[in-house]
Amino acid sequence: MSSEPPHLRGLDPAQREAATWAIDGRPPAPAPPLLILAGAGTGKTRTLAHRVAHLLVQGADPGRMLLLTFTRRAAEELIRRVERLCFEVLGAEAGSARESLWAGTFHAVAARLLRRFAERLGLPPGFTILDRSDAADLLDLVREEEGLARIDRRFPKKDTCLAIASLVLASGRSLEEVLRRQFPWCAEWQDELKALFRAYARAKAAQGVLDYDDLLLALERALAEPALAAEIGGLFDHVLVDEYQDTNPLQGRILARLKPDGRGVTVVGDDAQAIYGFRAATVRNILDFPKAFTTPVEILKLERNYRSTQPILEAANAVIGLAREGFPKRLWSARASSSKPRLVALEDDQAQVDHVVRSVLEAREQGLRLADQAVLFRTAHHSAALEVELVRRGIPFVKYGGLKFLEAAHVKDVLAILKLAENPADRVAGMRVLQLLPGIGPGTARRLLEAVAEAGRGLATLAGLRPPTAARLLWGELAALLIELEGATIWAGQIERVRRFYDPLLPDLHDDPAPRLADLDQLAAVAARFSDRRRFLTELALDPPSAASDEAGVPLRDEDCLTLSTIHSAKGLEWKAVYVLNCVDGCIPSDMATGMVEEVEEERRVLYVAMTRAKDRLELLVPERFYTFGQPKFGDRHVRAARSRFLPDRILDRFERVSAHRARGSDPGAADGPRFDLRAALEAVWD
DNA sequence: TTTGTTACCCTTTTT
DNA sequence: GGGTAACAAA
Repeated sequence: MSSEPPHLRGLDPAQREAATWAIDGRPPAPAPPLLILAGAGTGKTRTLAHRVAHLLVQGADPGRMLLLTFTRRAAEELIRRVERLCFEVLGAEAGSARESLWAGTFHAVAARLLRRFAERLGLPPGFTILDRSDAADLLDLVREEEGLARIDRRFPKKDTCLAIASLVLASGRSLEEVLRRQFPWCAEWQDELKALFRAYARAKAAQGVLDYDDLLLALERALAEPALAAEIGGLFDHVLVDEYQDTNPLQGRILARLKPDGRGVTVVGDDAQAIYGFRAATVRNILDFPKAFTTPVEILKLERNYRSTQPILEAANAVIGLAREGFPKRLWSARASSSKPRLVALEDDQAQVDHVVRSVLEAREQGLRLADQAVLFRTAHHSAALEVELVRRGIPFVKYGGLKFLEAAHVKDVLAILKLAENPADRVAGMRVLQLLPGIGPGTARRLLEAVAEAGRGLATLAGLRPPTAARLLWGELAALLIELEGATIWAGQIERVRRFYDPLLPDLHDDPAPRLADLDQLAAVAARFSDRRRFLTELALDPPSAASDEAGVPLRDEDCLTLSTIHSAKGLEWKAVYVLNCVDGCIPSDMATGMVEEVEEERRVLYVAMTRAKDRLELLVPERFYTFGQPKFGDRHVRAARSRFLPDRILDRFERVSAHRARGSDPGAADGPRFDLRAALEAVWD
């Protein structure tokens, strides 16, 4: 071939091999199963995008192609790239890959398939989806109804119960085994838990609701039926899965049942970046991939890193090189650089904040936009102090991970009203909505909802019910709203309609209504992007927007702003400069995850993922003292921290070591001498 | 039965 | 600091 077609231009030989392997014919027949082992920064997404584009250019039908990605965001990115590549080759006729491609997370695709086959699967087509806290609330309701609430000894909390149920389903292990291995302190409740989970499943079926696990489980069960499996699997010629190392056994089984012979299946992954074990993801899915299908599997590797400089890679390789299990890949980069990543020792966490802010601003002076920089951390609250400082200094930022905007009470209230209108049987939504009114608590709410369920006439029943006196005033209004929404066919304006009822209630429900109203504005803006209510509710449950609107205000889309992200949410992304907070034992690894060897190993990979996000500059921050809010009522609130165990002395030659102890910068002279902890003293006033 | 108060426990990562 | 559970009061 004299010249490369445009959609393959710029790929190196290994990437090109992966992008085009066994794609023959017009339209191309499904290729035998392909496993692409691709290290961090080796152009994994890019290669996948080129493979998809190549399939399309060769005439594959986009409507029969399934792309499974880890997040909605990743799906968007992939589609964007595919479209651009196709456009270069096909021009205007490239057309509408976006509309016809099946792309999204396992959960989102499962929801879509389940809706399509709902009737034949015995699911109500209008089923609503419970997000995690909805699911926990329902679990609590059920627990009370089952009489498991009043037990003399302490029963596991609802979130714990949900986590246990989830792990059992996702991992395929028995309840007994999950309890023994992960929740030994709950083992005594095994029988009660089993009863609770059964009742929970019954309740979900009765109400026409599915939680996250149900989406996967229902699809997997449907695929166990050979006729349905053939029909559903037959919808797709090509199935491509990104981040395969972070799928769980249930997801693995879905893939295997969708395409038992493996033809047309391509998966991409990196065992060194597996960081979702806590969600029952297992690298076994990658390791066992070659055995999963009836057709022999091809394995290709990508080992050349295009992202980071060689010194950054050497440091990251050193960290992952100390892992228990060997990861045979060794990344290399052609991007030489004289500067090693920096390991910065700091006095305490406040000094860390000061240092990061200063470094970010300095880097900006040198021409790095804020958008080219990111601060990464193990848990969402690690960035709290930094956020305060950024707000104070007027530095714009977006934060990914941690508390979702959807978990804010007022947002959940508005959504619950819409959910109830969509599915009057949804108890969680119903309980929430009715308790908005004064004088209605759990008891009354339940009674009213039971009356609605018994009458079987939908929400119209509400109008005839008699609420307690205190609720009388608003009752008619609420009933009218719900009845109107239940019958509404036009989506536009529904949020505004809800807000006419809800906004006036806000000041009574919360003492800080202003920022909450702003959140609702934002919710309305999101809602406007959807064509109907069902879509809106489904998508929102599966892909919650990650707004931190109560902080600095949502940055304008084009504004140059700094990224703050949990390491988990930073997966697959990259920045020119990356700062990793709290590289100390107790944070990385999290002290919640130091029990079992596998957990610690996963934490090591978390640090590896963080480090390999950096292209040009990388700083690992090691504050030596921590200011903790805390348990010991009196006594020292400063906790000493040790450098992360993943950064032992013998690999420190990979770093430039910096000691950024205060002294200079702050008032010289005042830094020495006896210390008095004014901050703790001021806080102690309220003790 | 609701609402307010207090004591106590736990504190992660996400679809 | 934040959520939850148990208890007290309206």
